[in-house]
Amino acid sequence: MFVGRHERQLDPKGRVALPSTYRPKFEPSCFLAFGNDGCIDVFTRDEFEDMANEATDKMKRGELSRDAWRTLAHNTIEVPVDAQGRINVDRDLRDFATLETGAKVIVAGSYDRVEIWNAENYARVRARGAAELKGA
Amino acid sequence: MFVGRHERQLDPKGRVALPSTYRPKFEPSCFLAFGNDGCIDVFTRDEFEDMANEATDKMKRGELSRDAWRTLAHNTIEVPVDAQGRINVDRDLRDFATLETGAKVIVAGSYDRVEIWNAENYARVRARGAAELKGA
DNA sequence: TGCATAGTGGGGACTTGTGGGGAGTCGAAG
DNA sequence: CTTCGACTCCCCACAAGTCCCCACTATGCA
Repeated sequence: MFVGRHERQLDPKGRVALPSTYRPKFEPSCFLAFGNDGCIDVFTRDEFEDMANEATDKMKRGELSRDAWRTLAHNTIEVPVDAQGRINVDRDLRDFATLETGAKVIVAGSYDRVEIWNAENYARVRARGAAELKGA
Repeated sequence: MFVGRHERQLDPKGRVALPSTYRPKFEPSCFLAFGNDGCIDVFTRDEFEDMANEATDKMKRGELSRDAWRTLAHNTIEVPVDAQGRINVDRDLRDFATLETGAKVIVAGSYDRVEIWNAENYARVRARGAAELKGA
């Protein structure tokens, strides 16, 4: 279970350091995917395999098209965690989430996954979430 | 488990470089077959043997005709992976997937197999898949 | 104050993707 | 049976990019 919000730098080479508390669950490698609302999702191998099996079952039952089933896999990449606990964020994913090398990013735990956000986009999302919780 | 999408060139001699992360599973040789929706499927030896055994069982139980069972084997070829991690795509397979030598192709991981696509066809498949996933 | 851990920054060797040369192989034509 | 040509396969070459590793700093903890 992942919780918490962490501010990080996307270094000149496009790497982000995972918060040390999350690392043990991701080593030796994790799965990066196009997430919801313009963030990048980071999954553990186990989590991703569960999702993959579920998707395959749905596809076989005809509840999911082959195209969608494929796209799910194709939008995901497996990346190794380096000795310093960093992962490399691919150019495609950086473009998707509008992350610039050298810029501030937010790494946050959302229960079953970790999300990586562009800091400005995150601020908006956070403000909306906070407003809704306050009103409730 | 294969995931990710990679852009590649089909070189003048009809070869494609497998993404380096996939290579270890395919060496020293892999199985190419006519895939779904106009792509070429690439299987590891193990995966293909599982499929073959399953097909044979179905045939023996009468759930699959001998013709279909045969065709599965006849539409598949075993090709070696060269020292640079490339495989040769046969003329028949190129025609099936409308791949031209020198053109851009997409090599993508779909869980148990790797798919090779003509770039234009792939763009359509991807768009449909993305639309479906977004709507869900 | 000393030590361990966390986050950040690069240097440089190595890998990766691509192109092409040339020997070997096969089939068809002479 | 020989010759020719097309094609295949194995090897070498090379530039761009990756990633492994070392180093430095800040922060917390005993």
